[in-house]
Amino acid sequence: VQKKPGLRTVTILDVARHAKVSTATVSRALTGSRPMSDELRDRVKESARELGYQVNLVGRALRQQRTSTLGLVIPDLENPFFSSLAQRVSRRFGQTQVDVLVASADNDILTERRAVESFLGRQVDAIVVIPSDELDSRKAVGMASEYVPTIQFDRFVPGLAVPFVGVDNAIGMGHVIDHLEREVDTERFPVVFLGGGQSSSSGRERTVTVTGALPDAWVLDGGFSFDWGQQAARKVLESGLKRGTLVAAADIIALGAMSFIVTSGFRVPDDFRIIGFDDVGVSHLAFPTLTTVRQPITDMTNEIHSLVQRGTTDGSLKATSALFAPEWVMRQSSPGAN
Amino acid sequence: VQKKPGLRTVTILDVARHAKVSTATVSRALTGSRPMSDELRDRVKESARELGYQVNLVGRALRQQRTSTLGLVIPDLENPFFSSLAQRVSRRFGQTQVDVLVASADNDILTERRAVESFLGRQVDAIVVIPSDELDSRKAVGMASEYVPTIQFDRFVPGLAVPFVGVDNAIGMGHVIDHLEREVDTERFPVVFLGGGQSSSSGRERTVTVTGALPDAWVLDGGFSFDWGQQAARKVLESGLKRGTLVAAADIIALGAMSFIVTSGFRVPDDFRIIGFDDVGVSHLAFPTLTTVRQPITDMTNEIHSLVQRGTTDGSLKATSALFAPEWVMRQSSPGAN
DNA sequence: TTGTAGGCGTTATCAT
DNA sequence: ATGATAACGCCTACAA
Repeated sequence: VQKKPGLRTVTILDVARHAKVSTATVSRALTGSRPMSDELRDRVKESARELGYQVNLVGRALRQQRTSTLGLVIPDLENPFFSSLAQRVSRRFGQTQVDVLVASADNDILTERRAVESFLGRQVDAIVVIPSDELDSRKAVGMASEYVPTIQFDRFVPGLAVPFVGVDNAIGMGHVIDHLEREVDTERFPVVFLGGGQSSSSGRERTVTVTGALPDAWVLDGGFSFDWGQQAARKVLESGLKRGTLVAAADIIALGAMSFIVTSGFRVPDDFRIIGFDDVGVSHLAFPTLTTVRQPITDMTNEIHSLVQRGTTDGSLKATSALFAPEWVMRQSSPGAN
Repeated sequence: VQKKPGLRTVTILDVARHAKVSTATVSRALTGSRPMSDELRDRVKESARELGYQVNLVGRALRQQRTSTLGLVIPDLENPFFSSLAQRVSRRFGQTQVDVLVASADNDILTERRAVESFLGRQVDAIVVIPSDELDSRKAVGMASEYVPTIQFDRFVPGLAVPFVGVDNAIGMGHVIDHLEREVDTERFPVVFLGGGQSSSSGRERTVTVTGALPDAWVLDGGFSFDWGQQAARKVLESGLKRGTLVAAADIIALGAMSFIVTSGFRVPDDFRIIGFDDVGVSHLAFPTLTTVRQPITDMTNEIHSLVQRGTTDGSLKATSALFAPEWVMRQSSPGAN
């Protein structure tokens, strides 16, 4: 790097000269790729330190044809659920010295495409993508998978032969429905489902499950946002309902609804029961704490990690779906045994 | 990229052969770095398309000695304020075809160091860092600035000759204090300041300004988190206060306080007035909407952009502080003229 | 306008 | 155990 004035880049050649050895030896000393005498290794390392040598990963990548880098494309960094997933993926891969580059599609298909192209150009070893849109992301995801092992996370583009890691929404909503049957008098507290829209696989699946099991529930469909939760709650109150059970397709929706409900003078869970979905990131942004369904993020990131591992070694990646069972999390916004 | 089985990397040499031209011509055709006949350019581009050529940015970077890449280090991706800043920085640089790589320090000094090292190794053209800790980040920030143009954003490590872009906290808190003097009867609604801790420059500056101007205010100091906001509000209520003005050092703190206050049966702003700081990202996670002080993010990211521009061309970067004046945003959580 | 060729920094192969 | 060297993909100075 010679961005700073008067600073010449220090390369292994400089280190080699300083330590009076060959560049090959320097490389081996610094990476530990071959055994060598301790004395020599120390001398080389000392020279490197003295000269302020920093490895140039660009040169290494060109030579090795791999970068130890994963590209992660998420729809929106401002959505705390996604940024939370980003954090967790980074952390998991960091454990094995794989750098995760995070790019936001900014909810824009073109930006998403550019992010994928940039990652491919950077020779990332694999790409993990949370598709921004069920249909329009097809091209971006397809392109990624054409060149490197690619995994869809949290949502998938249907009909694409690209592995998917996500949560089993039927089981998750099943937990909610069980809870309603067991603990809630749905005559007195009628169920309203606050959906996350039909433009993502997760949104659709959650809606389908709920409408299937509770044909009498009132369904309001919107998007995965706090604003939508507020609006939906407003509609509920404007309908004259004084009590009810609000089942949201995501915590962020539940939070919006809860804030509107509480601010309007109703109590949670006494008047309205509120149930979320995800328990990731935003869930601690709630008071009273939110009853929800927890996505097993650790398991999912582990699965992604092992899929990537396999994909980058074998070079093959079967187009399987890994669906993880979410867990019921009983908290304060809903009545229950404990 | 030859990560996929049976897929050989397509290079400009392949394209050159296919189009029956030289590699130089291919390079020129694809980058547009030199004028050439339209017919030939089209032929080359067509060949590239046909073969599925993808530029290898690693090769390009090694040759050009620059990457058109900015490294952004933030303390925590799960904090919506920071992820929001990340989003905005990415968006701004995306406008000029500069990729932004986002790395989370995960609130850990060692991880922060590694992120910086990784960025340096990747030969990023510049680094923007929001230091995780006022003291412990010194080494990481210092190292970054030793090799590439580096800018501190939002917080700074004192005594380091590295430019800083941030908000003028004195002016910001000044807005709040003006508001209190003008609109709030602080006898009836005593002021409680909910601080963000003393381990970051922004936290300290905000506390200092408030305690200076309002020596009688009750000061509770904690951290920049929702949880702390809740805890602080609990303390306030436990003190027996039935009315008050809660001035928070950040929106996220204000939100935590508000959720506790409202859930405890008090009304905002009737019983408690709540005022935040930042108006970034999280601010729409509130109902009633939060009166706050807006950081001029657009101006700040523009400034960062132009500093980086200058730094990467001149190679020099003066250690200046660019302090931007925040703006008063009157909303519902506080009483006011409109 | 187009082609030739060298080199960016690193590592793996082949000698020694 | 260590050294010499070619090659990764690209761009650009120089030549034609």
